[in-house]
Amino acid sequence: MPADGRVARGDATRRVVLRRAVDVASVDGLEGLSLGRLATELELSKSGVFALFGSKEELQLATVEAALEIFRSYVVTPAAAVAPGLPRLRAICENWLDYSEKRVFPGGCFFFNVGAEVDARPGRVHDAVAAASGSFASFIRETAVEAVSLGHLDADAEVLAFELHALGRAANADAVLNGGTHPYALARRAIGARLS
Amino acid sequence: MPADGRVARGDATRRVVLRRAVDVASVDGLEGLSLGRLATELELSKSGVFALFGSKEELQLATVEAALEIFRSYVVTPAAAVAPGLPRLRAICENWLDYSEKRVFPGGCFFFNVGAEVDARPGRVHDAVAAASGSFASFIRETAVEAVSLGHLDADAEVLAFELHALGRAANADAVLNGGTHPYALARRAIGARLS
DNA sequence: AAACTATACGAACGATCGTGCTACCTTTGG
DNA sequence: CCAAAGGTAGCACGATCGTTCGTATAGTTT
Repeated sequence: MPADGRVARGDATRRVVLRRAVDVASVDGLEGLSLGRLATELELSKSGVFALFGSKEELQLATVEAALEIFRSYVVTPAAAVAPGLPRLRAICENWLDYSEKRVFPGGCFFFNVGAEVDARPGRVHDAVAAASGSFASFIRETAVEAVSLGHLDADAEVLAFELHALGRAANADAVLNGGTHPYALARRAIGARLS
Repeated sequence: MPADGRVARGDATRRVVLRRAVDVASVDGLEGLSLGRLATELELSKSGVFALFGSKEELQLATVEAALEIFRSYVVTPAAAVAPGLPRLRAICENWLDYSEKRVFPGGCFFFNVGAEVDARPGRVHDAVAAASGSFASFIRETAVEAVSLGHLDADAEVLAFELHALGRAANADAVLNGGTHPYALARRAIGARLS
C-alpha cells in the first residue's frame, strides 16, 4: 500500500511546495505568496501547483498548517518534554528566542509576520492564524499557572505569561527590522528577571 | 503669495489621498495599497493619483510620513509636554495604549503592522519605517534613563524601555487579532507593576 | 500677454495575478 | 485488464497591477 506511487509523489510535491511557501510567506506575507512565483522557483507549472491545493486560500491555509508543524517541532514539543512549571517555562522562552534568532524562517517568526498581516482582515486564514497563535499563548499561560501553583514563582500567572510572550515577540520584531542580536539579549535579561 | 491656487489644490488632494492611504495601509499593508483602489475609492483617476506622487514607492514613503505625523500628534507630543521622568514615562505608555485601543488607524498601530510587513525586505520603505520605529524606541529609552537618573525608579533603563515597548505592542497585536480589550488590561497591569 | 508648471484625466502598455479547461500520463482499485 | 482517479502541463481568460503618454485645464512667473 505504500509504494512510491501517485499519492506519494503528490504528497512529496505538496511538501516541497509548502516548505518553500512558508519561507516566502515569512518574508513577503501570505498575500505575497503567488502561485506563479512558487511554480517558477520550483520549476513546476502554475496550474500544477494550483491543482495541488485547489485555490489560493487553500494554499494559504496549508502554508499556515505547515508552518505550525515546524513551529511546534522547534518550540513546543521540546519544551513539553521538560519538567513542568518553571523549568518548562524557561524552556519555552529559550526555545522561542532560539527559533527566532536562528531564523528557522528567513523572515523571523512566521506567526509574528503573518499575524500582523491578517490581524485586521476577516476570513478563514485569519481564523487559522489566530487559532495557532492562541494555542501557543495558552501553552505559555498554562505552564505559567503550573509554575505558580507548584510554588516555583510568586506572580499573577496570566500577566506573567503575557509579559513573556510580549518580550519574545518584541525581540523578534526589533531584530528582524534593525538587524543585530541586541534585542535578544535585552529580552533574555528581562525574561531572566521575571523568572527568578 | 499663497492664494488658493494650483499648489494649494494639489496639496489638499495629496492630504486627502494620504489620509485614506494610512487607513488602508494599516489594514492591508503598504503593498496592499494600490493606486487603482485609492483612485476608485476617492473618485479620482488612477493616473492623477500616480502623478501626485510619481511612483508607488514615493506614495508608500509619503504614507509612512503621514502616519508618523498622526502618531506623533497622538502619542509623542502630548507626552513630551508632561514632566520628565516617571510621569512622562507613564504618559507615553498610556497614550500609546489609547492610540492603539481607540483605533486611530483602523488596523491598530500603523507601525506595528507595516513594520512586520517590511521588516525582512530591504529598501527605502523599510528604512523609513525602521527610522520611525527607532525614533519612538529612543524616546521611550531616553525617558526611562531620565526617570532612573532622577531617582524615580530603580531599574536597568534600557531593559525597562524594551519591556514597556514590548508590552504595548503585544497588547495591540493580541487585541487586533482576537478582538476584545482584555490584552490592554493585561498590558496595563504589567506596566503598572513595572512603573511603581 | 506669453512662457512655464502642475493638476488631473483617459487610454493604453506589458506584466502578473488567480482561475478554468483540456489533455496526457501513471497509478490504483475492482 | 480495464476503468476510475489523481498528478502535471499547456494554454487562455478576465482582472488588476504600476507605469507611460498625450492632452486639456488652470495657476504661476516673467
